[in-house]
Amino acid sequence: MSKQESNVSRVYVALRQMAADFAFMPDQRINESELSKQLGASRTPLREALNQLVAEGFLTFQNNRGFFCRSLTPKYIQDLYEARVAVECEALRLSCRRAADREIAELGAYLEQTEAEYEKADDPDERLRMDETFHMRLVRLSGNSELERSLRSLNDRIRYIRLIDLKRMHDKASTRVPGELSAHSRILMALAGRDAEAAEAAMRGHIEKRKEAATEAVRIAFSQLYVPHD
Amino acid sequence: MSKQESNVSRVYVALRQMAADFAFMPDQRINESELSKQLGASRTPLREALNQLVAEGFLTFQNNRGFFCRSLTPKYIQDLYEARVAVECEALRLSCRRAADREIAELGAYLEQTEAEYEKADDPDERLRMDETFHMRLVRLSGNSELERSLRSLNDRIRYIRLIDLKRMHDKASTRVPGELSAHSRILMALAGRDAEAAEAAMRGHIEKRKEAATEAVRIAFSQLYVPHD
DNA sequence: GCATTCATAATTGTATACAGTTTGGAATGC
DNA sequence: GCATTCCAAACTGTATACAATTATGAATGC
Repeated sequence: MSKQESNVSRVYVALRQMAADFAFMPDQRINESELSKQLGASRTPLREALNQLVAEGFLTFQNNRGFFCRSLTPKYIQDLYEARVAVECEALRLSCRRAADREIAELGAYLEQTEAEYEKADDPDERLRMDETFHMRLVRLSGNSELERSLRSLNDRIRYIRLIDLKRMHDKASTRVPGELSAHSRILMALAGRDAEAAEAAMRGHIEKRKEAATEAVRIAFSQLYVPHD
Repeated sequence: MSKQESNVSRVYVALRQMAADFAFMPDQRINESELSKQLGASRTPLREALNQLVAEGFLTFQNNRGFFCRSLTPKYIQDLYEARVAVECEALRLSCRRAADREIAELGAYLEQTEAEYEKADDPDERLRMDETFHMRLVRLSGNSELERSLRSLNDRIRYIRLIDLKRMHDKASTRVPGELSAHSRILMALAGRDAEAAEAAMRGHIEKRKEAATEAVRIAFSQLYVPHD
């Protein structure tokens, strides 16, 4: 019987979660000895995992000074959202050509199911999970692994900000007028009709709207970030 | 006086080059001890560098079996080219809104200068370097670091294939008719005219044309790849 | 008070040792 | 011949030690 999971992958998953949640504050230096004790592994596997996160853009590294949390600026958030537009719009174009009707119908069923839950769910985490799942599944319909890999990385780095954005939306309590189509529905309908132009336009509008809101939200986020986590 | 460069970064650069050039053959298992001797470093910094390359998609990793070169399939090449379309088209759209006239003019000057050299240059490596530089500079005009990062990674993973593609083009000796605008010129002119639609269309056509050629080339590449490097 | 110097502590960088796992092939049975 | 078992060699996974570098803070001079 072999050990299924190595320390490196276990530590990697934990660190990625921590980095996504800004358990390390922006620009904070990371103490390897302390962190390795905290995670129950020696510095060797810890550093291997940290190096992966540097390559993915979650952390930065300075010679002889070690690892740091990525910084968080409005410019950075904007860049991530714009990259999402690039990835998701192109994926959508490809999906219009490639996705099977059955696959589109399945995603439609998922959407219908979650939209009912969505209105009820008070938990922003739960809402975000549903939103991310929809977008990931949509990109997967393109059949392109690189686009899928990109979106996963972008989503993880942007999640914390989206969560803040969602919380603000929730507070504003601007629930959709019943009967009005959600942005997701509009995108999916255009896809079902194989209308790449319409689908891309809907997607672009959807993400850019959220970008504006999130860029605004990140200014507010700063005040939340520099308060200790509970 | 401190040592400027760590072993990790030196090894990382060397490995990335090797991986780009397929010095490791597709799916080949990487022997850490052997490689560490070859690179003059112990396994600790070697593995840190290898982990970065896994995160970037140059290598893969299997628990208790170690590191492997990424595999090379027509599907993979196609995915990379499609991701390039996503990144470069969106970057171009952004550049149409943001790039300064002066920046566009500078890139135009670079293009003019290199197009003269290009026809003379017999060396496909030299040609590829010029082509990549143009595309990287173009993306940089968007001012988006994430798109820039993505393109860099895509370029490095696709380079070997592009080289094979360029070599075939060279052999076919299909030099452009003088006076006919190069694809690059057409893209840049649309950008200068702030015509995002035209620029994107030109870029999309340009990359997709090369994708077709490269997908064809990769089939031929297999025969070259599985012959020892000289 | 403020900047500078220097010693010391803390931290990172890397080699190495060894435990755990996989691999390859010889020995065995059918 | 072919599959199976088992053992030894090779290889990976990780802790640890120590060297190299950076950070800290007290002592000093202005």
